[in-house]
Amino acid sequence: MCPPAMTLSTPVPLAEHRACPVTDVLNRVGDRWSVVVIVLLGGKPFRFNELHRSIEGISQRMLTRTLRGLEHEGLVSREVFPTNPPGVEYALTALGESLLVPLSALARWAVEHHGELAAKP
Amino acid sequence: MCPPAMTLSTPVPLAEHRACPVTDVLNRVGDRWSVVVIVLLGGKPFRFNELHRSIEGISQRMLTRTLRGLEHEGLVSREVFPTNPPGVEYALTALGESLLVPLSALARWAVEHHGELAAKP
DNA sequence: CAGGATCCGAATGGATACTG
DNA sequence: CAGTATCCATTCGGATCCTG
Repeated sequence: MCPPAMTLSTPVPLAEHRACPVTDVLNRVGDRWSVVVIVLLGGKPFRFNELHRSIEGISQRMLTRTLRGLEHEGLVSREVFPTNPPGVEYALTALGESLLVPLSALARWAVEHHGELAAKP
Repeated sequence: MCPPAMTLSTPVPLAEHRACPVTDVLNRVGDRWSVVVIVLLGGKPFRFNELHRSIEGISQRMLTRTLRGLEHEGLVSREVFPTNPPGVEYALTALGESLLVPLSALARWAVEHHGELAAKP
C-alpha cells in the first residue's frame, strides 16, 4: 500500500521491506510524548528539568528515552554546558523544525475538532 | 503544557484532566494502522477484505479493531448491504476527510524527508 | 464475505531508588 | 542538575480457530 504520493518517488528498498515512509515516521514520532516535546522545543530550547516541569504527566524515564530517541533520529540536538552544576540544552535541528510544520497543522486540527471526536469511556 | 495554539481556545475540561487535544488525537490515530486506513479510505470506500488485501502486513483482528475504533470515534462510517454474501463498506465521514488534510501534509513530509532520518539498527 | 473469541509474546510506559 | 538502573503492570498486536 502506501499513500499515492509514494508512487511518485519510490525507489523502494525492498531488501528488508521497511514500512512505507508514513508508517515509519509515525512509528518514530507517534509515541506518547515525542510530538509534545517537538512542539515545545519548537518555541525555544529547553533544559532537561525545564522540559520535565513543562510536560505534565511525563516520567523522568520517559523524557530521557524520548529525547534520546529524537536526538538519535536527528530531530533534536543536545548540547552540554560543562558549568557547575552541568546544564544540558535541547533544541530542534533543522530537520526537526521542518517536521514541526506539518505537525502544527495536525495540532491545529486537533484543537479545532477535538470536541467532535466521540468520547472513549 | 500543550502547544501555543491551545492557549487561544482553552476552556479546559479540568474535571477529569484529559490530555491536551494534540496528545489525545495522537493516542487515537497514532497507532500502527489507523493512519494507513484513513489515507486509503481517503481515495475511495473499501470493503473489508478489500482493505485487508490492500494493507500489507495487517492481521484480520487488527483491521477489525482499527475500523471499530475509527468508526466509534466518528472518523469512519460503516454501511452494511444485506446482499448475499453480505457486503460491508467503509468510508470516511466528513470529520475523517477533514483529518485527511493535515495527515496528507504529514505524509508529504514523510516521503520527502524519510531518507534524512537516521536508521534504527 | 465479514467478522468474533482465545491465547500469548513483545513492547510501552509508570514508579522508585540511586549517582556524578 | 541531569540523568541511569530496576521492577512491574498494562497494552498492543500477531496467530489461530470458529461462525452467520
